[in-house]
Amino acid sequence: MSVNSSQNSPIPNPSARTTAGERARATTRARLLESGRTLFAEHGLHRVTSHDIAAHAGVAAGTFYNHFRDKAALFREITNEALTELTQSLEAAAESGTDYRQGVRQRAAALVGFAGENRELIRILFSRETDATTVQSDVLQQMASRAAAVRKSLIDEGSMPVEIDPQVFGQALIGMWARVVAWWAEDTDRASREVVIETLTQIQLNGTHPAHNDPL
Amino acid sequence: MSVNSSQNSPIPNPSARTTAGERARATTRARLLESGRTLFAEHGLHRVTSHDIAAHAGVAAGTFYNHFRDKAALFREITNEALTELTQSLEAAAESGTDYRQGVRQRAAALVGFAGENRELIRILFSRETDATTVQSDVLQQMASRAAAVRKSLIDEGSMPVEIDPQVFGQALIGMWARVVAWWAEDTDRASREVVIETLTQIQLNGTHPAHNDPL
Amino acid sequence: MSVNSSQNSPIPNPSARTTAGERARATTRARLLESGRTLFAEHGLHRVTSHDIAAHAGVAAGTFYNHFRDKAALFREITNEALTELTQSLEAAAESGTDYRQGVRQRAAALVGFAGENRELIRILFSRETDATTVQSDVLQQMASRAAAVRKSLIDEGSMPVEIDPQVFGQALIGMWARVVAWWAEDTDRASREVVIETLTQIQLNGTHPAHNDPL
Amino acid sequence: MSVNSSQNSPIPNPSARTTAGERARATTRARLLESGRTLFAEHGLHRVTSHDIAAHAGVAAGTFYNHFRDKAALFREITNEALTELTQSLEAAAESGTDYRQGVRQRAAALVGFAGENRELIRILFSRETDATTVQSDVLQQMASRAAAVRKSLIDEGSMPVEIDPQVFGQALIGMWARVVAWWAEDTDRASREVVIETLTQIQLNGTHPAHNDPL
DNA sequence: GATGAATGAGTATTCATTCAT
DNA sequence: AATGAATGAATACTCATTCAT
Repeated sequence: MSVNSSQNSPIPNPSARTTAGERARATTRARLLESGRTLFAEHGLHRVTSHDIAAHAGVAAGTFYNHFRDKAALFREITNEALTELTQSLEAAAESGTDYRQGVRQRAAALVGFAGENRELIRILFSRETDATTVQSDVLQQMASRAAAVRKSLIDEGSMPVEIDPQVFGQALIGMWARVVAWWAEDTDRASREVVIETLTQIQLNGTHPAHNDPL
Repeated sequence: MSVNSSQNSPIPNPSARTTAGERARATTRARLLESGRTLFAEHGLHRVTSHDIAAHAGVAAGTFYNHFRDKAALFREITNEALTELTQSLEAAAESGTDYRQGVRQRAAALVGFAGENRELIRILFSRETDATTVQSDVLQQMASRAAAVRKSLIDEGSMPVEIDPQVFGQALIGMWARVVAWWAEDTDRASREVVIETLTQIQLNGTHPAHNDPL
Repeated sequence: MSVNSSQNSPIPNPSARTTAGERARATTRARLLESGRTLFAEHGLHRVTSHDIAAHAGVAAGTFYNHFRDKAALFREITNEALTELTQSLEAAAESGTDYRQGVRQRAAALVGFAGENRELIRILFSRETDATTVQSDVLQQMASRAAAVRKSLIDEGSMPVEIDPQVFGQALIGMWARVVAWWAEDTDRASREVVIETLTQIQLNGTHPAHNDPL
Repeated sequence: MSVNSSQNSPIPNPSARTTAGERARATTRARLLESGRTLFAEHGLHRVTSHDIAAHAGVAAGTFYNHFRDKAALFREITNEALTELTQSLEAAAESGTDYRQGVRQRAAALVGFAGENRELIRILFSRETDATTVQSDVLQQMASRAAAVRKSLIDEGSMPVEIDPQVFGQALIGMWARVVAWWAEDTDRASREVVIETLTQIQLNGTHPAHNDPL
C-alpha cells in the first residue's frame, strides 16, 4: 500500500489563498532544494546523503521523504530547474540575435552570464561525476542538439570549412563550453566575464568562418 | 596495453633474477589492475566493489589489500599509468614534429590514436561519474599543464590572436579533447580516425593562427 | 454490516438528541472502521498503514488518532466487534435449538452464514498473518471458551466417547472451524453453503455421538 | 555489480576435507539458523530483526548477510528444513502402515511425535502470522495434498459418508492438525502424547468410517 | 602471500505518532 | 474536531576493510 501524496507539485496554484500549512510546506521544500544545491555543488551527488540535506535544511531526516521520493528525485528537480533556466536564457539570446556572428556572441554571453549568476548550479550541471543514468547526460544532449542546429545552418550556408567535421565540431563545442564555464564558475576572478565571452565566441567563429576572421 | 606494475611494490631490480614468489606477486597485482580497468570502464568507479575486482581477478577479497592500500589507490594507479602513457605518446609526437603546425597535428594524432587503442582507459579517464575531488581532477590538471606549455610557446611566438585569452583557450582545449575523445572512444564508427584528428587540429590552429588558415 | 461505534467514545445517551458535532464525529469514526475492515481484509494488518486507512476514509492522517489510540486499537475494535456479532449469532442459534443435534447443526449454520455475509471480517479474523501475541489470540481464546462450554455439556451428558479427549477435541473443533470457514470465505463457489454446514455438523457429531451416527 | 557468493550451499561436500575456515563458516551459519528458530518461535517472523538474530548468535549485524540474502531467506530455510523433516516422518509412517486404520494412527503419531521433538519448529510452521506469500502456505498446501490423497482413497473405497464433503473434510483435517499440534507443542503437559494421538485418530476415522467406529 | 570470514559504520527509507494551526 | 507537516526511532542492507589461519 502506502499512498504517494502530493509530492510533486512544485508550482502551487498562485490564485488560491495559501494556508499557513501550505506556506510552511513550501518553505521546507524550498529549504531542502536550496540545501541540496549547496551541498551537491560542494561535494557532488554521491558524497551527500539525504540526512545531510535534511540537517542542512534544519529538518528531521524523515521530512526529506515527505517532500521527495528519494535523493535522486531532489537532484533531478534541481538539475531540471537549472536546465530550464539555462535553456530559456539561451533561447532569449538566440531570438534577440540579428546576424549570425551576433547570435554566436549573444549565446556565449547568455551562457557565461548564467554561469556567473548560478555558480552552484553550474558546478552541479557540469561537474564530472553523476551517474550516466541521471540527468547530466540529458543536459549535455540538449546542448548537443543546440550545437547541431548551429552546425546545420552552417552547412546550409556552406561556411563550415571542409577540414572540420560537423559532428566532431559539435562535440568539441560542448566539451569546450562545459569545461570553460565550470572552470570559470569555480572562481570568477580567473578571468573577466568579457574575456571569457569573447574567447568562446572567437573559437566558435574561427571554426566556422575562418576566412572572415578579422576584428569585428 | 601495458602492465606496468612498478608502483607501490618493492622495486624489482631488473638485473637481479626474480624469485618465483616475486613473479607470482607481480602477476596477482597485474591481474587486479587489469580487472580494475575492465570493471571500472564498464560500470564506473562507485558501482564496482573491491570484492568485484578481486573476484574478477580470481583472488580472495583480502588479497586486494595486500597489493593496494584501498580502492582509490588502485583507481589512482590505473589513471596515473594511463596518463603516463598518454603523456609519453604526446611527448613523442611533439619531438618528432618539425614545425608548429605539424606538432599540433601530431599531438592530435597521438591523442586520438591512444584513445582508439585504449578505449577502456579513455572511458575511465574521461567518463563523467568520477569523484571530482580525487583522481580525475589530477588527470585534468596534468592535461591543463600540458596545454599551458603550448600556450606559453604561442604567446612567445606572438601568434595567439588578441581576442582569445590564453588561459580560457587552454581550458577550452582540454574540454574539447576530453569530450571528443570520450565520445569517439564510445563508438569508433562514429567518425574515421582521420576526420577526428583533422578536426581537432583545425580547431586548435584556428584558435592560434587564424590568419594562416588556408589548406596546408 | 454493523457500524457499532460505541467503543472508546463518549457513550452517547440514546435518549438524548445528538448534536450535529456528535453525529459528524460518529460518522468519521465509522468511516475509519469501515476503511480498516476493507484494507485489512485485502492486505493484512501490517501491510496497511494508519495513513492508508485515513486516506481511504477521506480524512487527514491526524484524525485517525482523534478516534483511536493507535493502529492496534482500531484492529482490536474491528475484531472485537466481529467476534461479538459472531457470538451473538451462535448464541441465538443455540437458543433456538431444540435437541443437541439440532443445536450443533444450527451453530454450524450460524458460523457459516456469518462467514458468507462477512467475508472481510472472516479474512481478518482467520487469516494467518496476524500478530499471534496480540489480538488474534484473543479471538481464538474466546472461541476456545465457547467450545469448552460445548464440551462441558457433552461430558455431563456422558456422550463423549472415551477415546476422544475433550480438551483436544475442543482445539480440533476450533482449528477445523477457522480453517474451513476461512477457506470457504475466500471463494464461496468452492462448495455450497449447505454442504459446508452439513460436513461441519457431521464431523462434530461423529466426535461426540459416534454410536448414533446414522442418517438423521 | 556485486557478486552473489557461495551463500546457498548448506550441504558442504562431505568427502572434501574441511578447512578451519569452512568449519567456522558452517558454525556461524548454524548458529544463525538456531537463533532464528528460537527467536521466530518466540516472537514471530516480523517481530524479529536481522540484528536480533545476529546478536543472539553472537555475531555482527553484517555477518548475517554473509550467510543469507535476507531475513526471508533464513526463514525460508528454517521452514523448508522443518517441512522436509516432517514430510519424511509422515512418509515413513505411511510406508510402515499395514491397514488403513493403522496408517491413520501412525501418521497421527508421526505428526505428534515430530511436534513433541521440534516444538520451536511447530510454533513457527503453524503459528498464525507469517505472510501468505512466504512459506507457510506451502506447508499447509502440502498437508492439504496429503489429505487429498487420503480422501481419494476413501472415495474409491466408498467409505466416505455421503453427508461429508471430501474437500471440506480435507480442509477440516488440516485445520484440526495445525491447531491441535500447535496448541500441544506450546505446553506438552496439556495432554499426554497418547491421548493427543488417539483423539486425532478417532476424529479422522469417525469422519470416514463411522459405521465401524468400535474400539480397535 | 593468500585466504575468506567477520566486522561495523554508513546509508536509505518507512511509518506510527505528535502537535501547532 | 480536523488538519497535515514534521518527527525520529526503527530497520534492512551494503561494502570497504581487517585479521586470524
